[in-house]
Amino acid sequence: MGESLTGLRTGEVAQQAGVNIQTLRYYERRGLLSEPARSIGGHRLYPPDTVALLGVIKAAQRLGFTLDEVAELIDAGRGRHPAPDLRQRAIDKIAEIDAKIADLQVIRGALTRVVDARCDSLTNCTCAECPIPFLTIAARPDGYPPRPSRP
Amino acid sequence: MGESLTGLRTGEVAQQAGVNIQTLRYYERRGLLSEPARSIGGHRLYPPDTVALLGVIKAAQRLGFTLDEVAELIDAGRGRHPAPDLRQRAIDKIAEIDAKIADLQVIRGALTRVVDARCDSLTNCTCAECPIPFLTIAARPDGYPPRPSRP
DNA sequence: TTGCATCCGGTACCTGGGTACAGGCTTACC
DNA sequence: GGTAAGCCTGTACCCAGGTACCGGATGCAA
Repeated sequence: MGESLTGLRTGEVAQQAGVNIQTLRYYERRGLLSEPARSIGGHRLYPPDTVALLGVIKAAQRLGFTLDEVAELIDAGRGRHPAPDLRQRAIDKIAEIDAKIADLQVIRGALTRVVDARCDSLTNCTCAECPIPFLTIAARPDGYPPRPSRP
Repeated sequence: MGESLTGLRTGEVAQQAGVNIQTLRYYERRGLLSEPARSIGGHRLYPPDTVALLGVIKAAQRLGFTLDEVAELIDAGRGRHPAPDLRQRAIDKIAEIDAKIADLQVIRGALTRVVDARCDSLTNCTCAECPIPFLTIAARPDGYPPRPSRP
């Protein structure tokens, strides 16, 4: 066992990054991983930092970015400049990320209120209609308004 | 054109929330929307805050939560207590959200460095190998290490 | 009461992101 | 040099999250 001096093989990369071997080839097709060197016999030989890159990809995915967006993020992060509007792309991404953070913080706030506020004992909560508004807006406990008077 | 006094119809809700009508029925099957009242003839009549709820669902999805997780979040946010471990669930979700926020901030930092630091003019960047590490870790500009000396 | 826009349930299909074979070649080790 | 483990390409399949279409029933206004 050992990383050959000329690069890691698919199995090694996959195992170290915790992904399926097929996924490596899939990412290659999608352009997320650039085509690695090959051995004489045609086996892929990956540069060692591929493992870290896969970690980045997986993290970004968990945050709701699509694979295409992840590819963009990586390009941007590299400082490569295939297109001159890349800087603008990065700026846009930052705005997008800020919006995500803000949304997450709202959700966080709502959950925090649920956890440690009003209902001191959830299992024995007496407030039949906890007035917690889920996300500043939305979702009155019973959904339905005070009953319209008209047939 | 008017919202009937007894509730919004599928078309109205879908249009106001910017989702497909089929999606409403899909969410109902998935348990994200509770079954609405019906007209005599069987047409759905939604409570008006359904539109806001859909906004919440879509926002949470953009943040990388699955529909099942969104359903959980909504239950938690309502302060309902179908299961006594709901409080714990909410606590777990908060931790999860904190992790997401942290990840987003790392990515944000990397992008910020790209945008306003070293390469003052991206279109004319002279640093052939911008040493920007994409995410603290990962993705050296060229992927490959300094060339191993051994064949 | 007729006409047209909507809505109904049911089923089939689509996209994104993978995963799983099948059949054959390479590598590594004895 | 034999052989098992590992890798190759290609194709087929899977799941989540929707969308589209069908034939038929409803709603509502003129």
